[in-house]
Amino acid sequence: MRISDLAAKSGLSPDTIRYYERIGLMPQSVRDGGGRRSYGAQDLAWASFLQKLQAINMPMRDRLEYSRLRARGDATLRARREMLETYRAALVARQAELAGLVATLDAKIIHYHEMEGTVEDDGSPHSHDRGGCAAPLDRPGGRPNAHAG
Amino acid sequence: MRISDLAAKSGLSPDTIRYYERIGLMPQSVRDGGGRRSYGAQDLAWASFLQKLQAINMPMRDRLEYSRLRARGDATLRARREMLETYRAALVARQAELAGLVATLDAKIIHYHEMEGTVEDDGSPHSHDRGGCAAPLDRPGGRPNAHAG
DNA sequence: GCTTGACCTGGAGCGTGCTCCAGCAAGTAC
DNA sequence: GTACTTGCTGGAGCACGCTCCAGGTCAAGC
Repeated sequence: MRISDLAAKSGLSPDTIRYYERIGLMPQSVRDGGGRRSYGAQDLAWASFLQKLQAINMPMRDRLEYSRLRARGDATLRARREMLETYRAALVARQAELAGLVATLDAKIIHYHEMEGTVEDDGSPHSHDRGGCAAPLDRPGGRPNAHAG
Repeated sequence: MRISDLAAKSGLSPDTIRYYERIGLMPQSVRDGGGRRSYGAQDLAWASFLQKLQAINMPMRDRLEYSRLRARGDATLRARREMLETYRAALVARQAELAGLVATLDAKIIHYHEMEGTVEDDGSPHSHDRGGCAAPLDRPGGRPNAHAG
């Protein structure tokens, strides 16, 4: 498998894969006759897993540490497990935080619905709701950061 | 309320508050006799809400847009509500993604437990599990990005 | 043989969102 | 009045994680 294939299958870009190799997140790549990187199933599995670590917002230094532990073999199984457990706990905490944020948004959305019913667009700017309730603002058609957080 | 008080109560730093004012996220501040910024309850509510928008990973450009809509008053209630609804949906999607990631971590953690039982630390490095299963690695005592994501 | 396209390397650049600093002024404590 | 704290402005700098580029190599198709 060449770098473009690995990129397509793992979801990382070729540049990112080379960057990961440079900093030691991906192992030194095997090369074919022409000096081009050649990847196997293990590389694909690892690249895909790295993407998951990225998806949980594990910072680079910890991904590197995990990678180094992995390279040391079975002696580090426990350390790796504990690391994942730590991140699992953080993930669960973030889930709870998100639930709270959804509730906050819901409250504000309901408040807006009520205001919209009261105001019925009289055309005049600067009427109510500026401050005390942390002022809402609206605009359709966004491309919110669905993947972050 | 002075900037340090607002900072303490909103969770933003004084530098961040001044930065927000500079870029237009916070309104131009009222000054006291000595030229220092003076804040009221509305400012605190808005600053706190801005922090929530940050917590849902709303990018700066959208926070700015929301802020501009807010400044225009009731005519933008609907636009603001729709914007929040868009982000609410993204948040719910992210919750689902997090649930999947937790499941992935759980599977790997269980796998590690099994491996640890099999290996029982024979002291030799480089035994099993390097590749096919996206190689796990472990280390205790982290400070994971609990707030991101 | 020649074109075309994928790939290589090393290094510079970038977008985001702050964060820090120098140099100075004003208010407060003693 | 003098030291100390807090705040001000404008601008530089930073951490993170890629992303892009120039200039060159390699291999396959025609």
